[in-house]
Amino acid sequence: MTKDTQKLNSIEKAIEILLKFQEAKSHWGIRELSAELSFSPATVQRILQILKSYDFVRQDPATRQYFIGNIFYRFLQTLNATNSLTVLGKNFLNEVARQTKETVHLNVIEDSFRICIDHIESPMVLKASMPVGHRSPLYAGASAKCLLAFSSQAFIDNYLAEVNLEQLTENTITQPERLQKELESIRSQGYAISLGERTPGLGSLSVPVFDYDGLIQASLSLAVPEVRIKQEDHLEFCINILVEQAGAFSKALGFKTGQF
Amino acid sequence: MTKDTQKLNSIEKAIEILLKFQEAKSHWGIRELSAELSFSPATVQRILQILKSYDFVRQDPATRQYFIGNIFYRFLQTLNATNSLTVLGKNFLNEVARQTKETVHLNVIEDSFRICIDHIESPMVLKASMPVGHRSPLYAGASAKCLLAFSSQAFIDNYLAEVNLEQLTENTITQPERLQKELESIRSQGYAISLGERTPGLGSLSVPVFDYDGLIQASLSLAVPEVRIKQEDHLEFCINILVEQAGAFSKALGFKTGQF
DNA sequence: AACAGTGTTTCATAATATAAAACAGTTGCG
DNA sequence: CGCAACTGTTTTATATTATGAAACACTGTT
Repeated sequence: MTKDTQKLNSIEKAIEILLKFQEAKSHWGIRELSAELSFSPATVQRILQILKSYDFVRQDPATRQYFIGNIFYRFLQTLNATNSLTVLGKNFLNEVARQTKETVHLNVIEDSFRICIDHIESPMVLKASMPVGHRSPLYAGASAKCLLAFSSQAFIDNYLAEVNLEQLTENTITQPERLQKELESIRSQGYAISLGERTPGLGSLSVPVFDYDGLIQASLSLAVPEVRIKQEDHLEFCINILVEQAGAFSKALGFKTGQF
Repeated sequence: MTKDTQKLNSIEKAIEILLKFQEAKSHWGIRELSAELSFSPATVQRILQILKSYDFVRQDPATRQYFIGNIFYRFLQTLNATNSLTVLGKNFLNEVARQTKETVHLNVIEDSFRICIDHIESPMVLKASMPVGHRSPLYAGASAKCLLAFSSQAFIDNYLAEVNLEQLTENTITQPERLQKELESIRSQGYAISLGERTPGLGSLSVPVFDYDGLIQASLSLAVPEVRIKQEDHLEFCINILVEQAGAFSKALGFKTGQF
């Protein structure tokens, strides 16, 4: 989101400040934020004091710098209980986990990124990890490409026009034309596969979940270590289970088979 | 937190509104919130529009009611990467998980509740679940009691004076005197145990993690199904590993053994 | 000691948030 | 159908509140 320039009301300023506390830069001083956002130091100071009093941010007593507060953990419980995708999806994730023994995860688009909203980690010793909240761009990895592939053409075109296809690994797709073809191929076969597009050695399978309107709501995915995704029979087995459970999930959301 | 009465600035009002979207009541209308918080409908309306534009809340197109937005998933990634407890703790959680094969979790106090900030689920078929963000009162369950037991006496007294010890299950401790004795016992033996104090059939073991000041920062815990926690040798084995890893964790935070 | 950084506080002024009321839809009921 | 009682939303004049510049207090460094 991140709105442009000046002329924000105080709530928007508070939100813009909160959004600055990202993984890339987790600790901020007041004058630093002031310069970054073009708010006066007094304003930044006042807003941070308010946010601090609610534990949205905390302050390091030694450096006096601010960082994100623990209150956000609390909203997670609300999300898990409220979000119909995580509530309904629980059974399907469990079923995929039970049958495949791989790390299962459920993803949605949030602010032009794929974000993991639920997961069950593999019981195996060699496993891929995918914590809730994990974010990645929409062009790299099966779960991300799957979400993008089944979005509206307008969304895809807009995304491709704005995004910079950064080379994250040697397998990342960096040419828009190749990505377009890949998306077409995902749509025609009904699922997405990737190997090391974002993280070397990490394979991924993903199938879309649709709602009653036929709109993509999530992608149901497996994160599989390279050695196991290269086993043809295991791969096929996993895809079948994913397709089956994602289909049942879509049905539970009111999607009618053959709706298109 | 939840500040009293009127005379809040607009940012505080926005936060108070956000905090109303809890598990217990996840969907709110404008006049409903207006009545609940004594803000005028126009104010609630304006604030919700701002929050909506940043995806802090969403609006159901059919009912027009508001519910929590997906942006909070995004802050989780920041927390995981920023919070020194989750970053440092990863290794110790892994080690406990590897050795015990039970569900491991890390907890802190947030707003007078125990909240789970990291977890690794058991690879076993019969297992206890403990998702990140899971909240419980400080008087029920080993992880919660452990956090309370090693807090300052002032905090404990204040907590016991304010809290209502609700009977969550038939095993919940509901008498303040019994809870005080239980806390003493936890302090003297160095770990906490519970069985079905919050959820029937769910057992729990927990050991405190201290920082360089000797203050409790977290509790490292196992969630174990009743049938396995009743096995004496398994119980003892689990406690030993927890004590060992929580000790190493404390040391990593600068705690000196025998600091008290 | 002087300097160059912090975070923080003060205060008059200007901008913004506010509540009441009106508006615009929806639902339920006789 | 039509009234009533709900919704969420918009308007507007007024008063509260947020604002930036400057000063302050404190740090560590040169």
